[in-house]
Amino acid sequence: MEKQHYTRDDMAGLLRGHGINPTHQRIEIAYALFSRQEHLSADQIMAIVNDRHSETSKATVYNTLNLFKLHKLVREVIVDPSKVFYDPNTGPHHHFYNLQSGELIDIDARDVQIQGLPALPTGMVTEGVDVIIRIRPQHT
Amino acid sequence: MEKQHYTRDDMAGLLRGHGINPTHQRIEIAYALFSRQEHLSADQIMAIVNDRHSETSKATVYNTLNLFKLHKLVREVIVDPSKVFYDPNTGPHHHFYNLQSGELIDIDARDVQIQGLPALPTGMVTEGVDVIIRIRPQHT
DNA sequence: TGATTTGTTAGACAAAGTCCAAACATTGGC
DNA sequence: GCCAATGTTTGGACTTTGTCTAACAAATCA
Repeated sequence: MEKQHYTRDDMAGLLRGHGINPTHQRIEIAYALFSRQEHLSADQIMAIVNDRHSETSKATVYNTLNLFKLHKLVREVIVDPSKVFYDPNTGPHHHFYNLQSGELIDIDARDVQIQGLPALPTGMVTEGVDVIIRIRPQHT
Repeated sequence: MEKQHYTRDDMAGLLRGHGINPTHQRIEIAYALFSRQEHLSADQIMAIVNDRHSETSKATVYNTLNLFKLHKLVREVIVDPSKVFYDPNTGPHHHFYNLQSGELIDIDARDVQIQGLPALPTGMVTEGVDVIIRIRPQHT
């Protein structure tokens, strides 16, 4: 487990460490993700950030998440055709995806080996490997 | 490799074999997928089916693909947040996903072993395992 | 035949995400 | 302090994927 209690100041440092200018909105969005360590959709992030008084526009939420993605601060998780999840865990890991509840559970990739994969097409390079195990309650 | 040259009559039989009433539209949609053995989006399927004279509505394309999915005649492949691909190969397999071209390449799952996965959460059952290897041309 | 079920359709609708020009900081130079 | 330059945010229009609905058509069956 990593550090558990992040402050907004930690976020500013984190952003700077990734070459991102830490504005108020960016700090709030980062804080939403990192303080919960959960997989959130853009929608959910917007709801969290604008909980009390509306502060941050839709455009900024999307801009910021794309910026974070570009700087490898968060990762996109694509498991549901209807929405993308953003994952503050950028270490190598895979996912259980609970089809009933929509919940995502991390699987540390260091424990997992995948064998017997064919060679990559020539001239190609691996950008990332996603393993998604879709699960559901027994006896549905 | 499987049988290569499907006819529309083959499609009617295939549909019946899966408990689906083979209507004209359903046969055309199945034929689009199975005769090419490619991963197609709903959009692409609609374009193929309506190539000459418009025959099939958007609603029918989506209805039909969902019906096929329900009867395990095709499989959804979720790799791109912007669209779902439909895959006529329902055998166990994984995918290379070319991030640059959007192309999907099948990987036979019989050759692949995955080790070191943690136990499923209690009361849960595996519905499917997707491995997606995102690739791109070297030296971009 | 009429009644019921099954399929198809156009078009309205919804939701996720992008785009853009205008407005708004924030910074550094003077 | 003022000014420009740069970077950021914003609302709203827009696009795209997909769903829904109500009407219509075709087949089934009694």
